[in-house]
This record gives sequence, C-alpha cells and structure tokens, in this order.
Amino acid sequence: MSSKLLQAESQTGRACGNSASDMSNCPVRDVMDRIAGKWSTLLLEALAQRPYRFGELRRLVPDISQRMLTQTLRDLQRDGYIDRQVFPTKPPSVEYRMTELGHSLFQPLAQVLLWAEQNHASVKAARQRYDESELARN
Amino acid sequence: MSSKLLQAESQTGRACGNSASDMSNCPVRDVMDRIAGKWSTLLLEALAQRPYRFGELRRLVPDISQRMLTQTLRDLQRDGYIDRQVFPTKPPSVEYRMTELGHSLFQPLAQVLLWAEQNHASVKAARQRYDESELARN
DNA sequence: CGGGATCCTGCAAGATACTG
DNA sequence: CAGTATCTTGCAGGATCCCG
Repeated sequence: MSSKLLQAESQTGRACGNSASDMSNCPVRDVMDRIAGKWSTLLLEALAQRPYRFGELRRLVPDISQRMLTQTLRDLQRDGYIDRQVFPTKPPSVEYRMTELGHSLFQPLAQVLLWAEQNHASVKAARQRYDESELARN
Repeated sequence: MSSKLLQAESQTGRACGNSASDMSNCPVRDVMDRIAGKWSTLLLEALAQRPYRFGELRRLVPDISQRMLTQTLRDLQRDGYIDRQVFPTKPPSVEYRMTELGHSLFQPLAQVLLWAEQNHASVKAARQRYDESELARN
C-alpha cells in the first residue's frame, strides 16, 4: 500500500538519512523541514485562501512574533511557495500571495490538515491511554 | 478551493494560535508538531511498509542516534500511530508495528511525501533563484 | 506599515557511557 | 538487543528597540 513512494526509495537505497552530508538530497526531509516550522502550515493555510498583507497575517495569527512572521514568510518565499509584492504607497504595503507551486503543495498538505482535524480526538485519546498506563507502571 | 477545512476554521475563529494557551485545542499544530520532528516522517515511512525491530530501524536510518530513535518511537506510540510488542526472548527483541490510526494518517501524509519527491527539483531551483537575486542586491 | 538588528532563552537533538 | 541516564550544544523562536 502507498507503494510507489516507498518502492522509489528502496531503489534509491534506504529511507534517506544516508551518508550523513546528503540531507539536501533527501526530498522528504528537505521539504518537510520547512513545513515543520512552528508557523509554516498556519501561514500556508491562510495564504491558500487568498493573498494577505503583512499586518493582516499578524492579526490572523496573533501569537506570532513579527520576527518569526517575517522570517517564515521569507523562507516560504525562498522555496517558491509564496510571492512577495511591494506597493510603493506611503506608508508602504506588502502583499503575500501563494504561487502555483505553493498551491500544488498545499493540495496534498490540506488532506493531512483535514485528517488532523477529523482525528484529533483519537490522538488525544491514545495519548491519554498511554499516559495512564505509564502512570500505573510507576 | 480546499475550502472545507478553512471554512471550518474561520467559523471556529481564525487559524488557531488564538488565546495563547489553547495549543492543545489546535488540531493542526497538535498533529503537525509530532510529524514535524526531525525523524518522525522517516520512521512512519518505514513502518508503513511493514513492522520493524529496533535494530532494523537503526540500520534503516543510520544517522539517527539511539536516543532519538527511542524517543521518537515512544512519541509516535503515545499518539497511537504505532504499537510496541516485546518478545521475551534472550536477548529480548522488540517489534514496532503501525496501527490502523497510523496507517490512516500515513495515507494523506504519503501524498505530501510523494509531492516532495516529485517537486524537489522545483523547490531547489526556486531556492537558488532567490539566493542569487539576494546576492545581486548586496 | 513592514520590516531589520540584537540579545536572550529553552528545548530539540547529538555524544557518550552504562544496564537488564 | 534494546534500551536508560547524563551531559552538552546548536539553533528555533521570543522580546525589545530602531528605522525608511
């Protein structure tokens, strides 16, 4: 099941993480490491809807620091997921917009996020069971 | 597009990250934070194929430390994605096996990993373009 | 308004050694 | 074999101030 991916990998020679210095040759890690960031998915989720300006994103995700907002946006832009457009008004305004590449990534990603919502209860239940059985052992 | 998720969220009141202390009420972050770990996806990928023993997983992912292997496996077990079965042989052997919940998570997740493989080149290209244009500005 | 430049902290993750 | 127990460290991420 879900075999194509894994077949490809077992042909390439095991599940990445190989010769220590080829992390950039491991697509899984290379892409996931960016998505993994604390705020990446939240911002991708927002920008998948429609373009947003910097301040709008701040208000959308209140507990992000402006430092991390700037940095995460730049990282996403660097990987080609979003575009940045500056309007030389005064004061200046900057709009972030998801690219085609970003949308194509978000399509499968959204399925994972959907799974997360639908199965959050099961995960929390499993977590509680585990913690209780661990508690009983001590 | 991909609207159900986002509709649900805008009804709930913005893209999580709300009142600072409700991180466990944000399914996206709660699930993603586990997947986001440096080794989680690689181990899920392996165990989606078939059960593995501890030492086998070590050999599959050579540059993981045994500390992180143990910890990541326990975290995945805690969230109900994998099961741990001890065979009281001597020396003891322990088998890790993906649960149904784990497989149901891996199904959408595999699509993201597949995307990563197929679009890795585009990402690397975008990254290079960005770096070069940044270089030119300085 | 949309950042940059600094400083600081906690925690993820590595290294090493020991054990049932 | 399959772990625990420590010690250590790099870096993600937060707080704060400044600037065009």
